[in-house]
Amino acid sequence: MTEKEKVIYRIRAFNRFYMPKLRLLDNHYLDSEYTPTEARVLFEIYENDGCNAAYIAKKMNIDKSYLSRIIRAHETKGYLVRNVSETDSRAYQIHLTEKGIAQTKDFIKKSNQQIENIIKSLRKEDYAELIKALNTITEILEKHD
Amino acid sequence: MTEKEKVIYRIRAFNRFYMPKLRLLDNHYLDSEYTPTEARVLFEIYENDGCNAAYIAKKMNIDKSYLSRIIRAHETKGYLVRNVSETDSRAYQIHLTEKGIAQTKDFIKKSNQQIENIIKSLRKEDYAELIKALNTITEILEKHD
DNA sequence: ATTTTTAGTTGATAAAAGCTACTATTCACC
DNA sequence: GGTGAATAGTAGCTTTTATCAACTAAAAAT
Repeated sequence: MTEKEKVIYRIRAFNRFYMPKLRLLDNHYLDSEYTPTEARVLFEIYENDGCNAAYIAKKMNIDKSYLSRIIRAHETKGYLVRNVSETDSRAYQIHLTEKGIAQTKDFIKKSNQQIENIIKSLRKEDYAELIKALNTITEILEKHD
Repeated sequence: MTEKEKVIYRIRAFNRFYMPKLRLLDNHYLDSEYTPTEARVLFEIYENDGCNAAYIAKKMNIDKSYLSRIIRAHETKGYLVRNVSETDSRAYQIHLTEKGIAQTKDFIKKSNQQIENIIKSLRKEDYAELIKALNTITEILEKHD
């Protein structure tokens, strides 16, 4: 095994361990009534207030008609509003409502709690080491783009 | 922000970066004709020759009827065979065929290539650091169970 | 011996995702 | 400035994925 092969092997082993551990494979986001896709749509708008559907579809790599339905469902639920863009009358600027923001924050809270449950028994030193390791991986992999 | 909150925040930030980077969010495993679920079923049998459906359903946390259909589809495709267990005549021991093994190995190869594409431009030092960081995270998170 | 649990299947259905075609703009560019 | 190509979004339809409830047969529990 070359060095490179070792890295690849370790990354795959890491994924097999990490994803189920963090429950990143479930079909329902944090046991909520929402799919990961629906939840991610809210997150995208939360982090990108005023974006349009095309932006989300491209970023999430999902079908635009499917996304159109998800957005409408969120709108019906009162999670978001859409205003025709002033610069492009085909597009809508999407904004979360108070209710949508509250829902998204609730997702974040539940996600935090779930992670806390995993790390709560760790010692202080582990915290620091963990952060360092996460940052290391991010920094190294960011070099590729 | 307490130390613990910082860790939680960093883990979530890491997930947002890492999952799309490694394309762990797609509905098709590595652009194949198989869903991640179908692929994982093959992997489970590959790594656990002779296991039964109940084992897989429990490990993957999926509905047993759904799994039953997936297994039958894999069987129809010639990827696996089932023998009635000698110790429990309700259960089947599942084995991959040569074809199933070849398919699984092809998944592994494609996954390796995809990861290689991400890390190929890195330097030797990065490799070592990456492996160390992956191991650190695994070791620390393994403490919880 | 009887009840309860477990392994797996089937049928029906719901939910998620995708494809094609369409309207209405906007953009490119001659 | 007019024409064709590209883009934003929606609608209809279909396929795929996932779930639920009911069932058989065998094993385990009491």
